[in-house]
Amino acid sequence: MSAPSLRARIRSELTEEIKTVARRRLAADGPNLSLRGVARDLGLVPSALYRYFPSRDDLLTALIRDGYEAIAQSVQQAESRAARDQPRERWLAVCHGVRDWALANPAEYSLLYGSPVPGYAAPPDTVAPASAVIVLLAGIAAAAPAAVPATAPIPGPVRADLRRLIDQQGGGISEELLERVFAAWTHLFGLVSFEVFGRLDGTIEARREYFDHQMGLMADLAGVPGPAAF
Amino acid sequence: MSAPSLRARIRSELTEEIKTVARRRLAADGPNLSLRGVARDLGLVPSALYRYFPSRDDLLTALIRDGYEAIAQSVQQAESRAARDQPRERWLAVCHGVRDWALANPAEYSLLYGSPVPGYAAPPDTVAPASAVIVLLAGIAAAAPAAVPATAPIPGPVRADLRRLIDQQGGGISEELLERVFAAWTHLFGLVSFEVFGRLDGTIEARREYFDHQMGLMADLAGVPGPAAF
DNA sequence: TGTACATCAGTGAACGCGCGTTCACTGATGTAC
DNA sequence: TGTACATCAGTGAACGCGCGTTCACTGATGTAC
Repeated sequence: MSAPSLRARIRSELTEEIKTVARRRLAADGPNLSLRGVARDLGLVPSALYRYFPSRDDLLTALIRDGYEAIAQSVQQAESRAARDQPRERWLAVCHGVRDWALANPAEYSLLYGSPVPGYAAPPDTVAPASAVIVLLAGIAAAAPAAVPATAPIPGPVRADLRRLIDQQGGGISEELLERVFAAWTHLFGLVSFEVFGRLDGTIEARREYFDHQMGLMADLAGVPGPAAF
Repeated sequence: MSAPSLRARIRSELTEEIKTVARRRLAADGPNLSLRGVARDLGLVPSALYRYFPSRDDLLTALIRDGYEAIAQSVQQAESRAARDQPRERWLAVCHGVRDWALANPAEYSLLYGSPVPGYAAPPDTVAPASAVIVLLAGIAAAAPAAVPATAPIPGPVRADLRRLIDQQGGGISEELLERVFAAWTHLFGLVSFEVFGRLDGTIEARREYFDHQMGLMADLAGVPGPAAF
């Protein structure tokens, strides 16, 4: 029950600082994080870091965990600023929340959503938080009254997968709607990745407007009511 | 006019073999290609490779160039097997062509469409062939008679970007339609990347059916006529 | 309150590794007369 | 057809670098009596 000791406080502060510096290094040098580089930036001897992280991979894991938390927080904050009774506004807030965070933290975004890092295998529990955005989008879509525009029926095996996911989450959303939410989710991260990885260079330059419009299209597809409709 | 000398033939054969081995290494070790590793696999001394490629980056560039060519060829081949008068079949053939190639060559796919490789900057002319798929999809959509389902008007700056691209290609396609083609393109590569990078693990397991269905949805969106429609 | 001991942070040197690239060389293949 | 020279492929050694991780150590902070 006593206050944390001086040592404990310094320790947790330095742990944070190590991660901060590591993020900077990631931004400068790409995904191949160098422990020695981090130590250099901190004015420490490389072996000192082993007091804080048992290995390079553990540091990477911590960064990934933090990253998922940061993006989820950024998105939730953006969504909470939108008017409660405006589902389309909330939807677009979520999408822009992802994009804004990615553009502000491209290196971390790459770490989370880019191609896997060579020698590194992410522990399974770092993958779960990735679903935060889907859950948010699904919630918005499910709360909205509009009907999903109909298309071809969902193939049986896909329907089964969707059913399973719905049951896991305990949500009362239809397979049809969840499929659209998945489509929006793919589109959202696909487009953000294209932009962050430079795949859009030389084509669409009005990035923000384009993104906004595309996410609006996805909102239509998921039956989220708003200014535009089929 | 003389036949290529023995030396020249061996040279070009070994050049190909170096690339083949490099591709294998890429698949085994990830995107950080090691020249020494390639040399080892070939039973050569590392410096010998410098007779064939002036540096590691040049070898990488050659692989990227080959990759774009290979994927374009795979896609064109798939498309050419579809019935000429069945636009939706052709559309889906293109999409599956991309996916099939990516699943068969995940390491190369990562090299082309994953996050950028740390110390390596792709020469600008390796980026152009990336548009082959877009051009194919646009051609199919433009040839199809059906109208694009209407949504919100395209924002001005985006329209200008699209106009510029249309003029560059000399095609007679509308901005509205090209925008849908871009949406399909994003969706296509977004979904393939998700699958290749393992982002779908634990969610959708009926991968092929799901992909097919999603690409059908995109076909609807781009007004490509077929069994399903809004 | 003061002392004795345990805990812990950071040091400095070292291990063993792999890397891209250079350079002078040998020996074989190709070319010109 | 044969000889002399130029071209080129591959060798082997070396340079200089950065890396993750280990280990015995010093000195400061914390804890128990």
